[in-house]
Amino acid sequence: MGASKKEEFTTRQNRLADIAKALGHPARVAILEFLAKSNACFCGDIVEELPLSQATVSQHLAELKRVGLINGDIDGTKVCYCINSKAWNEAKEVMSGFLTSIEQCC
Amino acid sequence: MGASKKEEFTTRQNRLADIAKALGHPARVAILEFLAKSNACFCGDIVEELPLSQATVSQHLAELKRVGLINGDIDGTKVCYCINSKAWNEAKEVMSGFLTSIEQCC
DNA sequence: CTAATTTATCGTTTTATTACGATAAACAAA
DNA sequence: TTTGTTTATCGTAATAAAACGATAAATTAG
Repeated sequence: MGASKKEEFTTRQNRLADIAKALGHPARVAILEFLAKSNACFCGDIVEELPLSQATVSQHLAELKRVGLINGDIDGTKVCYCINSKAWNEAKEVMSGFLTSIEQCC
Repeated sequence: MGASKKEEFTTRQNRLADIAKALGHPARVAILEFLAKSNACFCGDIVEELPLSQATVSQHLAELKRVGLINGDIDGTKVCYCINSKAWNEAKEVMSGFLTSIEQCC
């Protein structure tokens, strides 16, 4: 792949792309929707809900956490996941700012 | 990778993820912003604008075209790209619908 | 203390993405 | 017709992503 050229773009463009990338898999979309519906829930509940193995779900959760969109609070052996409202609001702003900035056409 | 499990999710979840994936690279964000600023422009103009090779830019344009977000009209040897307003409006709806549907938290 | 539960991580495989030089295809210009 | 311009595609290499079984780590229950 040659080196990644991400440094060549603005911080905002990279942040937007990073958020979008995190939303770029149906499993992660489903996880976020499930969390929103449940308000908060244990990792195991998500694993039950999705047609994917525990390891794979854990991987998707890690990706959402990496971008900051969710929190995981340890509670005994379990981990309770929920949406990070602060980050989610930021994502909403960045995303809808971008979406509405693109207008007009030929 | 084992087989992709995308069929296990809803059409809407897949469409949303597909759009997000297309926005998931800063070069493609930059392309869309440049197209919006320019209204429409030739492939060569985009290549000049971005810090990437002609081949790579062409590949990114193909990805945006695949999702339907842009059109490419052939004009002699050149190709004039512009945002597909219809698809963009759909993307806006799908995205902001999703963004606002995720609320509340712990 | 031991056993069970829950989740993350490791190791691995398959597939996709990103990047680019080289080349082909299509057209314009000379 | 030949030459130059423009863009897509091919070939290829490096990296990342997706998926899962197996295992480790942490904690709770017995």
